[in-house]
Parts: sequence; structure tokens; C-alpha cells
Amino acid sequence: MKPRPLERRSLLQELTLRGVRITGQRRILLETIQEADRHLDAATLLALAQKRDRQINRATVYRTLELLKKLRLIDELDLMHLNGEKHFYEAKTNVDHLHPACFQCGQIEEFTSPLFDRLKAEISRQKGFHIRVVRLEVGGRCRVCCASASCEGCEEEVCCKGERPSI
Amino acid sequence: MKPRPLERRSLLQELTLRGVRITGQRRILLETIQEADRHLDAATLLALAQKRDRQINRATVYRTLELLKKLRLIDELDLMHLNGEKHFYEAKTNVDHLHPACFQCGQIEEFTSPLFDRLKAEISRQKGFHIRVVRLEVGGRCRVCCASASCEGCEEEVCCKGERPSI
DNA sequence: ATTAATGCAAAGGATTTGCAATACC
DNA sequence: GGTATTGCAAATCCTTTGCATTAAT
Repeated sequence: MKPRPLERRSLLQELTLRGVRITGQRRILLETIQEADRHLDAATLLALAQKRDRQINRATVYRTLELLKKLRLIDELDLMHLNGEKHFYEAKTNVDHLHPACFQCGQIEEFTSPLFDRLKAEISRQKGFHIRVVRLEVGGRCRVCCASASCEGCEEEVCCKGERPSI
Repeated sequence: MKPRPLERRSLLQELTLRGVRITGQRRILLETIQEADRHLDAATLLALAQKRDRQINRATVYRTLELLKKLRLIDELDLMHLNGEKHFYEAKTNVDHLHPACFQCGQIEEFTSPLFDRLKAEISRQKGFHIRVVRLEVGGRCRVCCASASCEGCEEEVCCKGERPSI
């Protein structure tokens, strides 16, 4: 569903490198995250991990995610709260990317751009701000849904046809 | 605490214009949002509104926020989940802006940049995506906290001193 | 052997919902 | 008067926590 090619070392390697204790549960959770073909929320991660070890507990999932977040090995996404308030996770990649989420069909895309890095640099420079995490969420209608629904009445803020001002 | 000068018509006007029924509760909530000097979460909005009308109910607050979101009159922010999972709200302004949130002192800043609009236009063009909402969250350390804590050991991803690569 | 991680079950916080009562237009 | 909105209280969803048990180094 989604290629995730940009990882550096495996999560397991990263944890080992930092002297974090590797438990059976963690091993499974790390692999599950890394092998996932989409963004996982905690409940899904739990379900997938339990296929390998029925014993794995919800609390462990949350604690592991917390650990990985603190070590900055995963990113947390909201994906525009398309489906409730849960969070989604993905192993950090070398290049920051953002996630256009389609309100109509629920599709999540990925997007990278040098502009993103330039924007980050600008914030940092102008505000004297040291950026640890950036999360750019984009909601609207994807290409397919725009094509199917007639775009005559398109009310999105920024339309790909450039017909609308970005106000 | 935070100037909010960029609104167009008042929220009340906008709702009236769209033929939405104006109730006493809504009137108070709209005013409260608009007069706020900071980003409000639902609980704070409720508390402030109850100062004017003790009767106002939590459910009404959530329903009104939902309404305003749907009509795209307010923006919803997570502010990096600095304080739990609640959401924050602000009346939409003419110019999109983002909110660097300091993990150390909790300070929320504001930032606008033409790059932000260019990035949005690029996403829209390249992905054929029609953008309805954009939410750019930035977490790290603010200028003041960077100055007080020695920045020798700065581990933020993008440092304002430009000492670190943006990886 | 020591210390950190786990499982369990219960608590917590934020938000949503069904339904009868109320208030707007 | 008809219909949308409200208040209330319970429910739901997601996440966190305390503590006794278990497992990693």
C-alpha cells in the first residue's frame, strides 16, 4: 500500500545501539512497525503483534510507542483525525514528508518537497526556535475523488486546478 | 498574550450570513472565541462561556465547535499535544500560520511565511489534491529556553544556529 | 542479582450520543 | 408551529497508571 524505503538502521539496531533492553515483546513490536505497509494506530499494532505473540498487552504497545517517540525513532501522526482521535505511527525516514488525507475516501498519500525543509529552516532562523518535531497534516480531496465528484462546486481552499485563490 | 488581528467578518456575521440559527449559547461561545487572547481548548471555552451564562453545557460547546469547523470558520490545533490530547481552536485568519510549541516552557508562538503557501500550492499541483485544511505543528525549544539551557548539547533536529543538518 | 519491562485491571481525560425539553425563526 | 438546538447523563474511545510478577543483562 505504501513503500517505506527511507529507513536507516532498523529500529532494533537503534535500540540496541542505545543500550535499551530488548524484550521479546519489543522485538515483535519493532518488526511489526517496520514491516507495516501503512501507518499503524496503537490498536492495529496490538492486533498485528498479537498474531505473533498472543500474550502481548495493550499497555506494552503504548509504552513501546512512547519509548520510540522519545528516542525519535518514530513519528506520530494524526492524519487529520479522519477516523477518531487515535494516533498513527511510522518509523522515521531520512526525509520529512507530509500526508495529504482525503476526507472523502480516506486515502493517505505521501509528499516530500525541498520547500518543506526550507520552511523549517526559516522558522528556526527567524524565531530562534530549535525544531525537534514537525507534523504537517493536510486534509482535502484527492485527485480521484476530485475527478469523480464534479469539481464545479469545489470548495477546497487550494484547488489543484489553480482556479481558486489560496485564501 | 497574542494578537489576533486578521479576522474578516465576525463569526456571528458569518453564521447569520449562512442562515444558521443563532441561539443565546452560540452567541456567547462565538464572542468568547473571538475575544480570547490565546488558543482555547473546549474545557477552557466552556469555563469562560459559563462566566457569562452559567447554563451553558459542555455538549453545546463541542457541538458548536463542530459546527464552526465544518463551516471552516475556526481552525483546530493540537499544539504538539503539549498538555494532553485536547484540541485548541482559533478563529480562522486571512493568512495561514503555524505554531511553534516549546517543549520546555510551553510557550506557543506564531509564524507566517510565503513559503507555507508555496508548499501548499506545490502539494496541490503535484498530487492533484484539493486542500481544505492544513495543520502544521512544530515542536522544539524556543529562543529563550535555548539561551538559558546551554545549546552545546542541543539535540534538536534543526538548530537556529545552523550547526546541525536538517536530518 | 539487579533492575527494567510486562500484564492486568482499573482509572483517566476528552469527546460524543440519545432523548426529552426548550427556544429560535 | 415546526424544527433545530439544548441540557443532561451515560457512554465511548483512546490512552495511562499502580502494582505485583516476570524476564533481560
